[in-house]
Amino acid sequence: MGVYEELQARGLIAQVTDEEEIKELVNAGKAVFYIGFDPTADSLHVGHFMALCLMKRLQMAGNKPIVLVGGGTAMIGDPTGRTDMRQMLTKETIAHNCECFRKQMSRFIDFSEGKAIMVNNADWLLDLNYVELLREVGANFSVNRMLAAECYKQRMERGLSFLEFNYMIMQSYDFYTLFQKYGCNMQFGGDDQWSNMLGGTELIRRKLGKDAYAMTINLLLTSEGKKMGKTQGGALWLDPEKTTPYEFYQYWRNVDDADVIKCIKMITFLPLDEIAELEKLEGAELNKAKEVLAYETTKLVHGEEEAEKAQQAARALFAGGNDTENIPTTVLADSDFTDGKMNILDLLVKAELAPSKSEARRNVQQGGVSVDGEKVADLSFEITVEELRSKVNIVVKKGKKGFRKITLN
RNA sequence: GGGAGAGUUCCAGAGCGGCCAAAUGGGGCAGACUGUAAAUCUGUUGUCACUGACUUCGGUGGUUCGAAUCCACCCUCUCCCA
Repeated sequence: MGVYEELQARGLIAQVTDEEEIKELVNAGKAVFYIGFDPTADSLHVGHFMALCLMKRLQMAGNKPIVLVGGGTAMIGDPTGRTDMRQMLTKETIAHNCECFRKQMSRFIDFSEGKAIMVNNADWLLDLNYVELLREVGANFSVNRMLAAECYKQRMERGLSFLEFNYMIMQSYDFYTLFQKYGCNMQFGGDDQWSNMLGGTELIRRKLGKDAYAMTINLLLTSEGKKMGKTQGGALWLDPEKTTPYEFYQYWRNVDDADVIKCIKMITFLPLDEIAELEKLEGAELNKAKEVLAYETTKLVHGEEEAEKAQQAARALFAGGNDTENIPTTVLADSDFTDGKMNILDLLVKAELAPSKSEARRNVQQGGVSVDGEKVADLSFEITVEELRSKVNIVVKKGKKGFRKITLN
């Protein structure tokens, strides 16, 4: 089975420009492909991760990946799928984000010995001459056609600035540039990028009379059609400072029954026959599959050790294990206490289990808080320094899934 | 450039001088039920020193005992005409 067939079996492939050609190129390891990442935040998230995994799969099959960091396109902002204009990022932020991306990516993709390259489109986009570009590239785009594209439809109703309208042209120009510079003959991306990508193949055909291909991968959607990887705090980040490995693990551990197998197929590197075994599980048994999913993804992103820790912690908290060593911890100092005491509300806020004291109060009033397994119903409940010192640590629980170990430094 | 309208709490969207920390729905959080799932039901959802006080209804000033609500100017957006 070639890579292409494997990707297909995993449900990753969404749309392709020319199936036969792409299959052949990819399976033979002859593709030079690129995926673009716009540095709109200082960390990659799961969506990016999917793309990186795809890259890795193709790289393992002998194809050559080009990682394109969108230092130039981020200056414009992709309007695709958005109902309002993106906030404009300053040049400094973009440069900073580029750097963060670079670091994180090198963990997933092998850049040694020219096996992959990384480029930044700021290098060619920023110096473009407006009139020249219009004559050279602009002439090849039909506004009528662009406006008909699905990605602009939504914005046509709410307003689309000329700045963002040009995003597609910039992305097409990227492909055109890479095609000439590196012989890049294929572009991959999320399915929402389809029309932007077609712009590129079209431009190459018109300008150079040559064929280039595009393929999109399915976005990770829940059974309800919502994008996955969103948490209340925003995206599910790969940076452990922004989303701890434990939180990351828990996110996958808690996916909907209907989505487990799909996720395992799409994001883990588990062989398909092993996945087929998991697919047979039903009902509560599915929890096993969820553990596998959580463990594997965490391992990919944070390494085996962190995955192991996250799993230990989860088991200790939920399955009655008693290895509390790896539970997310808040360390308190003597100075956090007043007269050697701390109120339960302050404790919840300190432990980041509640964003405000009002919220903490509600949680206690509604019976959602417990300390070392004992429900706390009294708002004036306090813990003392001595108590904490003698116990070494205590576990505070908020709701069903909010846990925190508290210790003294 | 001319004309019409809109900006409300996480989102959508009521309110149009005091009874408004602001209806309703979604989302979130908590409780019950469960499998750390879904569905369902209940409660809750600005902050704090929590039967009280404080800050919020695009911005700045003003009218009034009292403004999200009225007035002026400004900013942003949408629509119609050019």
